[in-house]
Amino acid sequence: MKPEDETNEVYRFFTEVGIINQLISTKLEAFLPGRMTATQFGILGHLVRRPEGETPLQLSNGFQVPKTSMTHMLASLENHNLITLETNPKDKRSKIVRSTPQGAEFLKTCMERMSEALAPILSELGASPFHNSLPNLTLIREALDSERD
Amino acid sequence: MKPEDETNEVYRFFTEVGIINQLISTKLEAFLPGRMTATQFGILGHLVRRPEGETPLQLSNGFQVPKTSMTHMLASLENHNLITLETNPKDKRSKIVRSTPQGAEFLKTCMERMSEALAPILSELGASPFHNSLPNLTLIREALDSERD
DNA sequence: ATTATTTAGTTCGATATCGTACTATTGGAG
DNA sequence: CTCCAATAGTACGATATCGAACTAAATAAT
Repeated sequence: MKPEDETNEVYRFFTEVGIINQLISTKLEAFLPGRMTATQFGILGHLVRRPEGETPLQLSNGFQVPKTSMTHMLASLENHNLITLETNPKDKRSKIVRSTPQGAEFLKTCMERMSEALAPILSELGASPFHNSLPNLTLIREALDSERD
Repeated sequence: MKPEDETNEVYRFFTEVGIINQLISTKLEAFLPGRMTATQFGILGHLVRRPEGETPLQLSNGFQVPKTSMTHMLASLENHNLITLETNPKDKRSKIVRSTPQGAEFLKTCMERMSEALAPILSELGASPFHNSLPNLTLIREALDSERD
């Protein structure tokens, strides 16, 4: 394949990723209360799967959002009683973020609704487009991730 | 595969898509002037490939952003002289958005810089992860797209 | 031990996003 | 033709995002 065709495919790849992200975020955010964001929901899911908690900085690295945005998102999640913020005993500059039981409950409910909403698509396409592309996506995500210094 | 594993894979698929989108948007936005957004850049690319122009509503459907956000983005692109907005002769409620020569030039420059920035990744991974996942992504995007009424 | 540097998180200000309500125009029903 | 419902885009207000500058704590250098 010619190099410019490759570039073109890479471009189209990122375009599709962008639109899928947009579509799925919009769909998800329709279920979420107030102006809670898909990213905020992602953070909650991340925390529920990690009972030991994480620091805000780890989260902002993992989700690739600026620290300052993370502060805002965490404050919002805390207001909804979905997470707690404690000062980190090992480093008093830092904090530990954990999900609350309400957070886990809330996540579960939303995921169930989301599954229902996605059921028609899953039954139309089957699992294979997701299953087959996932390893490639992971590969690309890891490469992009390790690129940034 | 068990149904809950499938659901899990779908969830991970969307998570990866979200993070890749975040990573690539951040990378791109570093090249863009001021607070110009990856979406705005995507709109410009869309218009450059369509010299006949599109209406704001077509654009807001295509990119799945609210009309009101589109108004704002187009105003911003127009301020940078990258697009023009004319009233649609066939419907005076409506408008036609077109890219300007500067818009096309600007797009080209940014794409070139972006290609350079992505070159290390492309040479590390090769084209195949992009090439192989693209048809699946397109399939999923089309399904999600036709889902919404 | 004292000072300098680095690091975690926040505050603040500028801009972006988007829901609600609005205006102008169109197209159809009577 | 007149009226009414539907449609394209915008104004406005509330909230989200994020860069720059800041504070406090930890770590390194002397």
